[in-house]
Amino acid sequence: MTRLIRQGYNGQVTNWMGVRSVLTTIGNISAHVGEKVKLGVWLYNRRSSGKIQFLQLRDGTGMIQGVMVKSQVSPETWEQAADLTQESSLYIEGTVREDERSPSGFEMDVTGIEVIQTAEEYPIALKEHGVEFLMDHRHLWIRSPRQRSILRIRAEIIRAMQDWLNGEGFTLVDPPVLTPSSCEGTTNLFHTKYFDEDAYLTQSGQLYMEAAAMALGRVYSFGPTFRAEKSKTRRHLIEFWMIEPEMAFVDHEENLRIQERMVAHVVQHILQHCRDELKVLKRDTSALEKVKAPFPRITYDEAVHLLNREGMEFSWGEDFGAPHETKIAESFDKPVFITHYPTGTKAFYMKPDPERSEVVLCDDLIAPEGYGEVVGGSQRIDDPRLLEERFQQHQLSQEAYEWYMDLRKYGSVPHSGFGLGLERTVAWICGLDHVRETIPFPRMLNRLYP
RNA sequence: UCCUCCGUAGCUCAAUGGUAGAGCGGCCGGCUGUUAACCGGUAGGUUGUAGGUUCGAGUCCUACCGGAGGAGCCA
Repeated sequence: MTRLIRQGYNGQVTNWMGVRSVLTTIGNISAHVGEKVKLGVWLYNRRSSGKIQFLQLRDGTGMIQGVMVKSQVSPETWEQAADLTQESSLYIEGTVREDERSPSGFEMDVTGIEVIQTAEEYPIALKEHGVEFLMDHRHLWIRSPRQRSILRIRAEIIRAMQDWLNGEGFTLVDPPVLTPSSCEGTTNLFHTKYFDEDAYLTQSGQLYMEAAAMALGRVYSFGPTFRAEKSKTRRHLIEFWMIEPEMAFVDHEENLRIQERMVAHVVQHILQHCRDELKVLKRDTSALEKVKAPFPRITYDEAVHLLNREGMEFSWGEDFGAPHETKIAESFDKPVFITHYPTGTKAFYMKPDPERSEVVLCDDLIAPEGYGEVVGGSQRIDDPRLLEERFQQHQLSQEAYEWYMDLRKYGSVPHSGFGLGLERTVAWICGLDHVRETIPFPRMLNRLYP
């Protein structure tokens, strides 16, 4: 029944072709066995054997096969169906029937159709295509069963994260997209004009979320971020979405517990609620079943030893590259936290470990199966004097960050937060080999269309 | 920014330096249980662009344009 409520409208009675029928969706079809129903659909594929036609129909909620027998419909209806091209839009009426021969378990005996539009020759054939061609036709590609499944899982991941955070007492706060300067000072920003001033598209809402945490306690943001990096890999997008929680009175240790509980919740939620979609994607779910809190933790020091033991050259003080992350992840069957990175490899706002000032109280969460870093978090500096020192070391403008410094002047408290990259999380849970399929219209190096 | 690879029909790909082809899709016809259905017929090309080598270039060379994968950077 949850599925019934979730997927589309149902029960609208229409008077059509002289017969009362129920306008419903394919997602709800199991509730209408033996009944006459009407569906608004697109033709995915058609097969014919002279006196019988099989219409593969989709409506966004699922796929069903309509069976039309020549002797049981009017010659006009038969001809109309025979002339349908791929992706033509139509209303279709028929009786729902259970059938063992159908992959979904249901079929429709078609009694009538009403063509809305006969589609022009559809560019995407039911066969393999190259990446460039598919990306040029992304607006049509998302109609395919595989892309539909990914986008549904993406939406469900977002919902699971927001539900979990809301249930834990977090408040949604929206940081600005247009900002006066860099949030972290490292990556290349998207420059734009703000009337007579310079402005940049946000690369992280974190600093604003720290302000929000001082106002509302536990907060999170969810929105797009922008990096003008010339990165061309399967893990990078120019525009991507992040969830960024920030919590007052939370230290490094509790920060990790919140991260692992949230990630585990999301994975288990998808396993429960997106079985059909994961099946379409042929995702091996056994690896996902294991994703339950707590997650293993290793320090940066231990990770360096692990890499050296595995025969990789790596010295203390460097940052991990993709091959290093993969090697570390291979040693665990769950996501693994790497904590306590050298201060020099991380952002200016991270709090040093009180017992070892050369490392900071931070964590990267590395997903299994080579999907790399999906979460990065840290406890933030709360001492105004240390923060001022960091500004000088990183040559950041005191003036631009005056408001951020104020947070340490007026009731500074220990606080922590993290950012989860949505697209990498979707790629991992769906088992995809590239993040370009995880977002409806990816913005990449050399791609701003469609 | 750097490294490696690839650009041939609408799509996916073939073609020793010697007459540019197949499958799918389109169109026409056949088939009463098809699962990217199948069978027969048919149309479809300035081989990414510009130069060069050669009797002759899709094929070899140079530059440019476009794409893919990776590095760095990052989530």
